[in-house]
Amino acid sequence: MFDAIRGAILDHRLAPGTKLREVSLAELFGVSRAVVRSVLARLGHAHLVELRPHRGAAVATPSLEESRQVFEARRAVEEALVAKVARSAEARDVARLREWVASEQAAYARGDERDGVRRSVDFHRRLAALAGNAVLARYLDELVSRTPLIALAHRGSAPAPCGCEDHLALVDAIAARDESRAAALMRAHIGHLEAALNLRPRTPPQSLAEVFGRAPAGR
Amino acid sequence: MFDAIRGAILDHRLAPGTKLREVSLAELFGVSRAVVRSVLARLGHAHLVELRPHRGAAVATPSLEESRQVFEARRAVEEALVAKVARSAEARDVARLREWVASEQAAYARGDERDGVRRSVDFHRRLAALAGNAVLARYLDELVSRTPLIALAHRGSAPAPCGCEDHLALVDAIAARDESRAAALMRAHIGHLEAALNLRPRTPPQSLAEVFGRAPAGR
DNA sequence: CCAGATCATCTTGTCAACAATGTGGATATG
DNA sequence: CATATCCACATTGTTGACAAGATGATCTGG
Repeated sequence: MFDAIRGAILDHRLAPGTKLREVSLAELFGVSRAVVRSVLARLGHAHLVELRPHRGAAVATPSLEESRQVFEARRAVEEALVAKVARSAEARDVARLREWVASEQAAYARGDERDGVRRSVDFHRRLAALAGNAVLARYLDELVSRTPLIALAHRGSAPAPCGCEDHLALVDAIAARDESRAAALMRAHIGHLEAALNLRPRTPPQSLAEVFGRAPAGR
Repeated sequence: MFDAIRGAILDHRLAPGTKLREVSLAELFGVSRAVVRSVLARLGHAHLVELRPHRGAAVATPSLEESRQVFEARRAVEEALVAKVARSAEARDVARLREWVASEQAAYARGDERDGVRRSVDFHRRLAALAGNAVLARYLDELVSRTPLIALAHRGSAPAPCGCEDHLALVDAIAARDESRAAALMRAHIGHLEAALNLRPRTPPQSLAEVFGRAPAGR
């Protein structure tokens, strides 16, 4: 059930802000409200739903500031992870990573963008797994899980797929055991992701005059 | 109630491995089992208690590998945090940090080690708060919360207080806006913490022969 | 005397009902 | 006519009891 709701949010089948009423979910999944409550608590802790006391649960709508902080956290975590992988990865691991990037490219090449994006995200997870640090890997998992929600809430126009070229370059740096280059590439890659999401304020101090297209004195 | 149990674990009043039975806690705090269950779930997510299905909750006993991963994660997170603080901190913030370190030193000087350790930990939290990234700050909070448990489970001999000199040097680097020096100092500082905990395997493949002081053929 | 299986007991997981709180609409009033 | 208040409804938070699973002792057989 947790995975079902999580998947629905990640696949953009549940829009941000959608209220998640306990009774509806309970009868929908054929379970009691208690377990629904438990699942919602877990989703809340993963920041996929927002829980406000006495006011129910809703699919999270990450603010711009929050989104930027998530990307900044990704930079910190993934730089450390990729550096460690570059330090310790074996040839077989590198080969598997390369295969995976190829499968990404294949997915995009045949036009299956959904599968491509999923594989691109999984690339980051696999990289994290190779680092052999469960703590950082879990943080990364949480952060990448929040990313689709951010994309939906603040995307400009493009669907923003993970650039495969970046991934390929990363694998090359890892294969060359070039720790610092790998970290720099990762930093750049996450910068690309963030830029592709058009994460600038959508007109942040969005004045009312601008919205209604008239001067404040007008009336 | 969450804070009560959390505090008890952090203050070493609840030893690792202690079983936390739901009914006991329920009648102890005068609440229902449902809320106990919710609290335990939260503690489990914070990795302060270990939750095994149908087998109850117990105060977590972090393994050596896990402990090392926590410190590695702290390096990644805190380096990023301190670098950002060095980039953006204002003079007033730096002054307050300096005051805080002074209060640490005062606590140690008057022999109040418990208060000193608490203030030392809080130094890291305050630093995190100054960085202005709620995501990373929360990760840091989780990581430092796990540290006392690690200390209790694997400490060598010393109680391992946070070295105030390290903190002072960090503040100096921040004041000088020297991002890379601050990061390096932080890395070193966490290294000191880890070393002080004597986190090497306590004799990890601890052979039985070693334990009983006789050769395996002996009998 | 020891090993394995059985059963009582305890603990956790789940459920349905009760109480408390927030929400929206209808009503009264300046 | 706009605003503030009150009330009914809906939703969440909490409680107690029931069912499923695990733990440990007892009992039987070798």
